[in-house]
Parts: sequence; C-alpha cells; structure tokens
Amino acid sequence: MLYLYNTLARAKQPFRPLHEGHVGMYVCGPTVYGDAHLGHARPAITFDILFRYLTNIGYKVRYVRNITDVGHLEHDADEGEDKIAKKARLEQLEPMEVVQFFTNRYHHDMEALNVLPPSIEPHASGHIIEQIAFVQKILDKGYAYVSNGSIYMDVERYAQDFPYGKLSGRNLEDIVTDTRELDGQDEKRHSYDFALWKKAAPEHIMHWPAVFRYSDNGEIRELHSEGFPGWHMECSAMGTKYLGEEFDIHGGGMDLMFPHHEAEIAQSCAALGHDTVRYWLHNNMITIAGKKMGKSYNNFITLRQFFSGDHHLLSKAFAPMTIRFFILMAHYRSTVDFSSEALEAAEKGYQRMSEAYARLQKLNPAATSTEEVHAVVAELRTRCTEAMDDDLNTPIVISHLFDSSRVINNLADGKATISAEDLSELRAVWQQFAIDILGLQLDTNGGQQTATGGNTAAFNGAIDLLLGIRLEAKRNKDWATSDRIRNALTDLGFTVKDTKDGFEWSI
RNA sequence: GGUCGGUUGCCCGAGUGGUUAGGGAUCGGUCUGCAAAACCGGGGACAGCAGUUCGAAUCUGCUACCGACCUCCA
Repeated sequence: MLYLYNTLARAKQPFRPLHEGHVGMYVCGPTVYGDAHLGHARPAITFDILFRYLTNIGYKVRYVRNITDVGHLEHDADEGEDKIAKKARLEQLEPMEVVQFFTNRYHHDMEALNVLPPSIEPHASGHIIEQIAFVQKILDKGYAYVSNGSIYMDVERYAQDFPYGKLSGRNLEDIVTDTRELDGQDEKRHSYDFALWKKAAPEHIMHWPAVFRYSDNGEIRELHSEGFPGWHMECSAMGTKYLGEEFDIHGGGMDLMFPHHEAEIAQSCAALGHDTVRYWLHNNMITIAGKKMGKSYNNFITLRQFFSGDHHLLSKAFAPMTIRFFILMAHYRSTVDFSSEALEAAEKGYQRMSEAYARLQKLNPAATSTEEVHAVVAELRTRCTEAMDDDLNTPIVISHLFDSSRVINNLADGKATISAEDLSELRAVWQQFAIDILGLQLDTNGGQQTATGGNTAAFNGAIDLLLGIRLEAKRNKDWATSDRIRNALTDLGFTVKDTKDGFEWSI
C-alpha cells in the first residue's frame, strides 16, 4: 500500500485514487524565461519518480505539468513589466520567441535527466479562454470584485464560507498583521486579496481581450478589459480542464505552498464550491551553503552549467545521471545541500552501482545459490517496494540496491554462486527499481560513456580484441606486451581492470 | 514579528522507542606479475540541558543555532 505525505493533513496517508485504476496528477512546471537550474530538477525528478512508480504498480496515470509562458509581473504592483516581457525586451525578441527558446531548452535538460515527458503539457497562453471562464465563475459566485478594470479575489468574503489558509497553516488574522507593505495595492480592498485578472498597462506586451459580467449594487454590468490572467489562475483552470473538478494529486515545490497553492485552492473552491485536490505533495528545496538555491538569491547553477562544468563552484562537469542520482540519494521532503564534494561522492556511488549492474548482466547461474545470496535476493523486491510505498523513500531503495551490489560483486569474483531462478529474480528487481522506477540509465558498460557516433559495436569489438591479445600475452607471462597495451589504452583515456579470468574496460 | 521545519559520525544522507541504513573519504588486511577493481575488517554519531521509560538519536519540555514561507521563486 502506497503512503504519501499529504501537506493538507501534515501526515502520511494511504493513497487511494478517486477512480480505481486511474490517477490524475498535476505538477507546477517552470516559468520559461530562463534556463532550468538545479532547483528545477528537484520537482521534475521527484514527480517523475511518482509518475513512474504509479505506472509501475499498475495505475493508468494522466500527468499534467504546465508551462508558464504568461509572464507574471515582476512585482505585485499595478504597473511594471512581466518577467517574460522584460527578457524579450533585453534580448530584442518576441515574448513568444523567449518562451519557445527556453521551453526547448527545458525539454532538452529534462530529457538528459531521463525525466519522462508528462501526458499533457499545457501552456498558460493557450488557455486564456479557460482562465477567463474560470474568473467569470468566481465572479458569479460572488467571491470576486472589480476594481479599476482588474478583478480581485475577495479573500475576506471567501473566508466566511471556506477555510482560507488550510494548506499552509495560516489564518486570515496572521496574514493581515504579517503581510508587508507593498506598492500599488490601492486597487485591492485588502492586501491579502490577489489578482484573478489584471488590466494590462499600456507598456505591457502580453495581453488578451476579455469581457466579464459582474454585479454592481444589484445591477449587471459588463467589464471589457484588455489584460492577462492572475498568476494563480492557470493551474486552477488547466488542472480542472484536463483532470476534472476533483483529482488525486497536485505537486510542486514547498515555496509554492503559500501563496500560490493556497490561492489555487481558494479559486477552485470559490468557482466550484468544493475542493479539487485530494493529495497535496511538496518537494523541499535544494540549498547551497545552507541557503535556498533560487532566482531571487542569484545563487543558482543551471543544469547546463552542471553538464558542462562551466561554473566557478564546480570542480568539473557532471553527467546528468549523476545529478539525478544525487537528488534521489536524499528524500524529496528533506532539503539537500549542494556542494561539489557531495556531487563527486554521488558520482562515485553511481559509478559503483553502474558497475554492479554491468556485472549483473554477465553473471552465469549455478546449480544452487549460496545461502547469503539467496537471503538477499529473496528479500530485495519486498524491501524496495516497502521503501517506495513509504512516501517514495528513494534513498532506502538505493541502499538496498547497494546491498545487493555487494552480492553481485561477490558473485562476479566467484566467491559465491547463484541459482538460475535467483539470478533472474535479481535481474528483474534491478530492472524494475533501478531502471524503470528510479529511472537510472545504467548501462552494461559500467556507466561510462562509450564511443560516440554510430559505430559503437565496431569500436567495442576492437577494444575487446586488443584486450584479448593482452590476455593471451599475460597467460604467456609476456608482461612487456601486456603492459604496453594497457598503458597505451590508459594514455588514450581508457580504464582497464583485470578480473578473475578476463577484463573490464571503460572510457 | 507570525507560521512551519531542521540540527545525525571527516563529508553527504536515511531512520526508528531496544536490532549494521547506505554512499563518499580514511585506515588495516585479502587477492594480484604490477596496477586497478573487488572483497573482508576497523575507527567514528545522533546540538545542549532536563524529564517520561526497564530502555530514547527516536517521545515531552526548555535553551542554542540554522533555514523556509509571509514578495517573484521549483
């Protein structure tokens, strides 16, 4: 039975989907006005794991992850530029060019991390009509008001009928006293009200025409407003459009809990009269030197910089799988502190796991299993399942895989034997948990890069041939030839390891 | 200031009222023509104080320190 930590309940709860056999899941995606950084990889990977696991245990999952391409205002003020427009002006591009550029790069980075594409990836800009309709519903229900051409959520009115703040554990009084003074709040009745629709200032590039009906002292009026949706609106509109008025899971970063997700709940309850989301899941932040990695601190390192090593805090380039493994070594609800050393440690661990996987593929079965081997194999699947069922405890899954790596290494060393039955179970468990669920791209060559280009087979064959000759030389105690081959290969960047009756190599 | 969370060995990082997390580093050993790898073993921990308990890193209280959110943020 899968248990998930539901932020609404502040507790792990057994996961029971609304419709048997099906799961609807919505996750807040990126705002595409810059390259994805390490922090963006966290929710992408976390919910990729959930997507994979749910699928793996037999659910049909509809996974929706949005692209925010309507730039929200940089400051919650009446005037000012949105983030995408600003980027577009700086780069002298159309806003949609900026959006397309970074969306493409986001996809590329996610693919490198082996993050599966979601079932639906809706763009906010493509759902303006749905968002306008959603705002209209809230107006109709009397939970919103018109002010100077914009429409705001009437949070006080809403709080009379629904518990505002239940997700983040706030109440209205706290928010009243604690909300900071911000500029340009004169249109709002209260500082905690938030925009559902903003009239566009003249210099605002991205805007759409909309007509709303609203009641003004009992008189029905029309509001014609050239503007754009408030920044919480797209998730309410697109989530319910593709997953229904009620669906199972909503995910995102902890920093979105308030105000974004709280506002989403308010919008949905106001429009529909009931809650939309059953399980709210939040991943924790990645920190750097103890501080949250984020745009506002300007302390982020982009995924591309990790892949190229082009950043002063990085000792070298790191493969995408190292990043993925690093993130999976910590539980998703814990902060994980980035450092180059921690990443290097993860890299070596991943290497070790990769090598074990490669050896596993080459093992030969014996008549029976050694006692310890059988004991580990017999328990492995259950243990990994229990770890995943316990709120996606990937570090524990990894630790079990490492335990079984020790067994695999013993087998490869000829220090133990494994029956055909156990061997096929062991391979099946690795396939399921390491490859399918954790999404690690372990390969049969110890995780190292092999030749680039299309001639991998020929290349591998040539190296195998060379090392075969060396093996012969070794058998003839011709150390000169043997060392010559190994040294030459080492100089070319290969690593050669002798095994009991053969060799392993990587580059 | 309010709300919430954290403090685990040299480092990263799980965890639960009593039983080895795991990885990296390090030290010793086995194996090996040499090397690498692998394997075996060692040391090293639960911020501090007090309490509950037969027993607490795990529960409670207090203290200290750190962080997140309250503004765009994954």
